[in-house]
Amino acid sequence: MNARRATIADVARQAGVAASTASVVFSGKTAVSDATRSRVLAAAAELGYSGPDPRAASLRLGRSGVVGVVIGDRLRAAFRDPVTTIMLDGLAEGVAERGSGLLLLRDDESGGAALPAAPADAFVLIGCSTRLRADLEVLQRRGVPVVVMEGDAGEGIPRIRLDNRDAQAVIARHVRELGHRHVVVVALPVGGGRGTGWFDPESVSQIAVDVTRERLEGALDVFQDARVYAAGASLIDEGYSAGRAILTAPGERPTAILAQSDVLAAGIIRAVHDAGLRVPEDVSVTGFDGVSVDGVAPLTLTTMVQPAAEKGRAAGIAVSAMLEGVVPPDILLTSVFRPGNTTGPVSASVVPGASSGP
Amino acid sequence: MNARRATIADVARQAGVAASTASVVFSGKTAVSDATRSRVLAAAAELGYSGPDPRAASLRLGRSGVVGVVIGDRLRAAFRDPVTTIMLDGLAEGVAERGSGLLLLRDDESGGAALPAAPADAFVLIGCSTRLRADLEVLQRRGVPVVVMEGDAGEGIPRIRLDNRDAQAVIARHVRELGHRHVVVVALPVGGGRGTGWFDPESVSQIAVDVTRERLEGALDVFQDARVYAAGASLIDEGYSAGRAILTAPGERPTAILAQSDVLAAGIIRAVHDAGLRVPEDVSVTGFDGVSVDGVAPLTLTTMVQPAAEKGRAAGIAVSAMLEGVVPPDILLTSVFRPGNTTGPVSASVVPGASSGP
DNA sequence: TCACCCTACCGAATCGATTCGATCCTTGTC
DNA sequence: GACAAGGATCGAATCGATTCGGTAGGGTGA
Repeated sequence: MNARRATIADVARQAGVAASTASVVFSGKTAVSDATRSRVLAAAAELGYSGPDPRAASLRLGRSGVVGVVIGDRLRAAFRDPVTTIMLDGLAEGVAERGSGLLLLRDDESGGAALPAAPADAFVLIGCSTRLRADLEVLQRRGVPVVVMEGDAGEGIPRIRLDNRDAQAVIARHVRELGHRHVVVVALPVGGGRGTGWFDPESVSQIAVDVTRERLEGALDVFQDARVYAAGASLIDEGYSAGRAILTAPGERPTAILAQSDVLAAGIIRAVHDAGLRVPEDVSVTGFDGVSVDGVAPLTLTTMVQPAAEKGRAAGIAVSAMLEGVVPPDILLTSVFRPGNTTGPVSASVVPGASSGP
Repeated sequence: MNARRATIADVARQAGVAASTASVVFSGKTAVSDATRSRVLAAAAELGYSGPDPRAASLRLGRSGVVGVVIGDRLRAAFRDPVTTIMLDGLAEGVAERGSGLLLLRDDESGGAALPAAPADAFVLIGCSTRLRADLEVLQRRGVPVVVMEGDAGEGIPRIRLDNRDAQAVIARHVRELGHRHVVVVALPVGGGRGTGWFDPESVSQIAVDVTRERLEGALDVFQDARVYAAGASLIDEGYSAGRAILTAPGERPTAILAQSDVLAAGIIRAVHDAGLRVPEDVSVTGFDGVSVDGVAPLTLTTMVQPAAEKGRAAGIAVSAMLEGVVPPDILLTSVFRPGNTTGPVSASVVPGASSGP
């Protein structure tokens, strides 16, 4: 319709005042006489002007009211992951206090907008891939607040963390107390180009993905000789294939499988059932996260409940604080053990050396 | 550290070139000699300059590479709703082609950033509350592309819609063919200040929430005398309370309950079980959406599968088109019937007049 | 009546980058 | 050797709003 949007200068001209005066009418930063105010508003209405252009305002003000959230490789995967969505939910709540919106960004090589090119006042990273490091340095030099959840982004970047190692050790001890000795850990992706499959526990310290490494360490603290199988992603299907691979592997069948996420556990349980075995009588299964996953019912998963929403909220509050110039401390959140009925005592019928397959 | 971020002017000065030349080095819009390029890049490195400020660039260019997504009252609820997350997922994919990010905005009274103040090039609305209308008018005047999913935002705003009415009629007919005559519809929120509870089917046409109204119309097309119970939200717990209320209500117990979402259906099924009844022998239950919900297994919900991801992708493509100046047509997506085992023929044992409750 | 103060408003500078027409210099050709 | 062509670089204007120092004018108190 209009060739050009009306600007505040147009409004000011129409109202017969200076642009600065018109600006003040909208921002309310200074007193304006009622007469002038109504004249400006009338002019604005007439020209179809409706508040300042956010782009221009953000250039001048130096802030845009946007907090960037960097999510793993693909948003797809993140949205599918219940823990992430709950966390996002908390984060939205945390930043909402400042009236900020959330800008979803993906951390992929393929040149999706690079971090420093995103019009955000602050960033929250979920995990922290190494290819972000360069961008982070830039942001830090610019003085842009950044906090990282579940990852180490380097010196000076506040972290929101979970007691992954301790929590995994808690649930492992629960399993140990039930008498289990032969356990397999199904780990989240280990990164570093290593794909799906059996993983050498000796290499644990080389895992770059903090969550995976820490939980694995916790499990190994309790079961030094546990075997480890790395999944390709936190998906039910990945848990299912891991479960099949574990149950059909030669050698002694484990009496318990510790999954690093509830979603993986759900897949594993299905694999156990498909192999003609029972949970928990033949195989005990534990999860991690404490989210509801389809495919577990009517069983209740024995798991560690992590405060996902709390985590998001904490991150939101942390960036808010940083925007106010306050340096927030690192935050460590703790998980709570939730007993279910997917774990039970070792059955007497388990004969060492027996192997079961389809 | 630095009191002030380096600007392109600083870099240009350091390199001994004009700002315009330095700009071109970064944007690559014009040819630059290798010597100059490397001089500029060296200067940039030295000063810690890392690409143009997105805010300034977006002012000058008139676009920010951001698409705003307006989600219902609370992000919380939206994230919990699997349909929304899947849709968001598709939307992310749709806009990613342009390299745009997604800015999550909430549509709440409480003065979270108003739409026109958000630095986005285009907007996707999910549903369309009446209080958005004013903002929309502003955006349209500004020539900002807007598309709406599942809602009517007025003249000239492309819509991405679902065949809600037909789809609900399809599943209702399925139930009818199984012999059911006494059915209750559990509806999504009806809005307009009317809360949870029995809803007068006469008032259907007054329901402002399109999804709710259309699906309800579809059900009433088949079951003219169905009773309607409005839920407070698409949550398992809401479905559960609705189920309890329905089963304990005086009068004839329904032989089938048609829920307007899978999540509600899951809650209803639990309520049926808790009342000591069986699904589908005593009560048939249907859903809508075709997403996986916890608490249904080992049953498989009879439902209509809607192409949620497709819906999001279509919206993304539509805004992209509008940004290119093309006016996209309205898009109508269709749902597919998926039979499960939560519906079955009316049991002979159901005696008219019998009521069951705890 | 005069000095003073406060309110309301104005002008100009600024935020940082981009773009386009103009200029300068190099190279090629006759 | 002179002129044309073309590539590289520069200057200045522009995007739209905000802010701050300054000023005019009206009101108050002595």
